[in-house]
Amino acid sequence: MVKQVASIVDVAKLAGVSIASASRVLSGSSYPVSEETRQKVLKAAQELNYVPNSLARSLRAQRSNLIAVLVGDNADPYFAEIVRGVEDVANDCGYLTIVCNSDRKKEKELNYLRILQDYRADGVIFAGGALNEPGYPAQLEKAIKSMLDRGAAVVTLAQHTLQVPSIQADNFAGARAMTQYLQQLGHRRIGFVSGPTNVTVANVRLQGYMAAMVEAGLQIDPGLILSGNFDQASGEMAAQAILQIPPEQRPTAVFAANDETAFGLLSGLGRLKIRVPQEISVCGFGDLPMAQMVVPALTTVHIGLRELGRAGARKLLAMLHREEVPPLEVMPTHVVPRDTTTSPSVASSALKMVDTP
Amino acid sequence: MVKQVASIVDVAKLAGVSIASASRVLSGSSYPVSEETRQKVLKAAQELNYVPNSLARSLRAQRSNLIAVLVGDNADPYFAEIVRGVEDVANDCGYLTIVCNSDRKKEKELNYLRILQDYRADGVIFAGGALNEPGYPAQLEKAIKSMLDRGAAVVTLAQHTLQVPSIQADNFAGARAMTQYLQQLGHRRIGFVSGPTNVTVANVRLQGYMAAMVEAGLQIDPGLILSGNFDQASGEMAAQAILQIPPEQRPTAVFAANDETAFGLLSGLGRLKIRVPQEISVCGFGDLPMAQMVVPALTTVHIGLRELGRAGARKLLAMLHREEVPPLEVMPTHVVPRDTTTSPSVASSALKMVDTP
DNA sequence: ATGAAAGCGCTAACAA
DNA sequence: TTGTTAGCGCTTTCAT
Repeated sequence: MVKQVASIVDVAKLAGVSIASASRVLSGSSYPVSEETRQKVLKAAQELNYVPNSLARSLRAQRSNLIAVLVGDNADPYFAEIVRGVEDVANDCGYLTIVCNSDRKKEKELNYLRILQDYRADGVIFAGGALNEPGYPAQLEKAIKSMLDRGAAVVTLAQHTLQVPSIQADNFAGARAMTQYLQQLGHRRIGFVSGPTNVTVANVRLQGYMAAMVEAGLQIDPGLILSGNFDQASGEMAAQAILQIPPEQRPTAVFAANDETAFGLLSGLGRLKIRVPQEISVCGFGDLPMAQMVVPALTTVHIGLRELGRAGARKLLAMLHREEVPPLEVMPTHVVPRDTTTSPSVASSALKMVDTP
Repeated sequence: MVKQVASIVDVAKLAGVSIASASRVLSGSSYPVSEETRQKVLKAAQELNYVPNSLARSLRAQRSNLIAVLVGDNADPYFAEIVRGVEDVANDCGYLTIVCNSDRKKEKELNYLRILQDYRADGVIFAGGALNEPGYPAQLEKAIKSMLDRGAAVVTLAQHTLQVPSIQADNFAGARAMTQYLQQLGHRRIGFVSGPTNVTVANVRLQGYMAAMVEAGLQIDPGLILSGNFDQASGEMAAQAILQIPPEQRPTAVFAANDETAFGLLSGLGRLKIRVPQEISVCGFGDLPMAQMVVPALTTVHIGLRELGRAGARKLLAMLHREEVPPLEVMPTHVVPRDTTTSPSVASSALKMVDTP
């Protein structure tokens, strides 16, 4: 049996006051109300178990207090952390968080944007980068334009085709710093397992690696740049590929463009009986929670993913409050040395001596 | 500059028809409308870039097409998978998914429930079990009652104090099967690292383990039941504890109440230079995605978490459609043998022979 | 087949 | 300080 919920009219009636007075009390308006009236209203509301109808309030106020976070897949730990950060801030500020999985498919993303427009979502956070499908930038631009026209706010947490305020991890500096860390450990032949070529952050990380190599006066060996796909499988394949390289040309360290690839590298090398870090050092990028759980614990570049989500949400809310926000903010990243990296082994060092006498 | 969005009134005006006709076309009503009128409306809507206002529609329809999934922490891979499953089904059926992190705090959970009531959420899915705080059952019961009164649907995905339809993984059978699997491998001294005592599923898993031990005619050695907390740290501590046990009484296999604890066990044992599975077998419960990524890959009990989320959402939607649903459904679980388990080593076997001549 | 109008629950402008 | 009322955008009787 469905019982009707009490509305503000019922409360006003029971309290013996006007609807307006009831509203003024119940909505927390600053409009003056006599203490007596206030008490009567509160008592009636309590008695009727009154709950305000946010739908009606939103319709009236032209703002929904709903924000959305658009991710490739919320079960991917990278996005999971961001979503958590967003939700934290949203919850604190009285917003509800809608999670939207696009699977990096244009259709799903655009469909969600349409629905969010229908619901008058106050803001949208793009956690991932731009998609690489034909017609994407233009269609997205159009969808976003109508949201902005409506007064909604949009923020991205990665490089994007969208010209909206953004906050991003410093992928370039992070990759460069990690490469330098490996160099300081004594590595010269440093491999890199790239990410998908159509994902911008993957390319930026590759650039950081290359910059550090060039700066250290080391030649970039195309044979040491393996193509990956940001997933574990591509890490395993990279491990196989490394085994194919003649021992004297083999890298003494491999830097994966993200943690998942590094995990694949770890399991692939383990299967091939190549010990990490004794025979080869491995590192990743991202510092997912499980990076410290695997054995040996993964050396990686730390991104404060949860903090990125929080900062993104804060930025969005600031925009909703019509505050000025910088168009681009960069979050620092840093190397976290753990157990998968060490100085190159004696054998390798000996070889290295031969290489660079 | 904020531009106003076209409403149905604008569309009707431009099309030169009544609001009612416009609504009938735009809302996909089955009410008959002449083809000519239909085209005029469609054209006008197109021209004005009309998007329906779901808030208004929901207010009118008394249903929001919003569902919520209540989790401890969406960044916990266990919950992340469930949320993904829920979102999949919700999205397919035209619902939006709100993610609510409770951190297993009564206050946060109840607060969310209140807000969800405000928004007239059509349904709520409790992904985790009941919380263990004073007054929780009664307060929750009250909050849920008013949701149900309103016609909302509620489903739980774990054992709960709430008397609402539920769908759950078969934790007992899974734990029993895993224990039997270890026994078949030849293990006799099987340890168990428990979960938090106030979490029901943790206890159920322990029961499954104990049942299998008893059924196999093996005595339950309280010294082999280590207390854990469902987190990695407790797994590491359990590893320490195991080392304290005199070698001849030490378990040849350890079954952790969940995967995270098993990961902790793995890293703890690794640090103590105890090889897995050669010296000790380890297994977990849950089959998180990373269970197959760690080296060696974790033997564990598989729960279709994403499928659990999907099934939960389907059940919720069925209830919203006023269909009859079974009060309790059980999802099968099964053992996934991987690389952390093997037959007890010769040394241990020899000892075992001494134990049971 | 079409249109006028009531009303979902709320807030704010205006009147008293 | 309080009350009356218009209207947010939509759907759905109820007339026509």
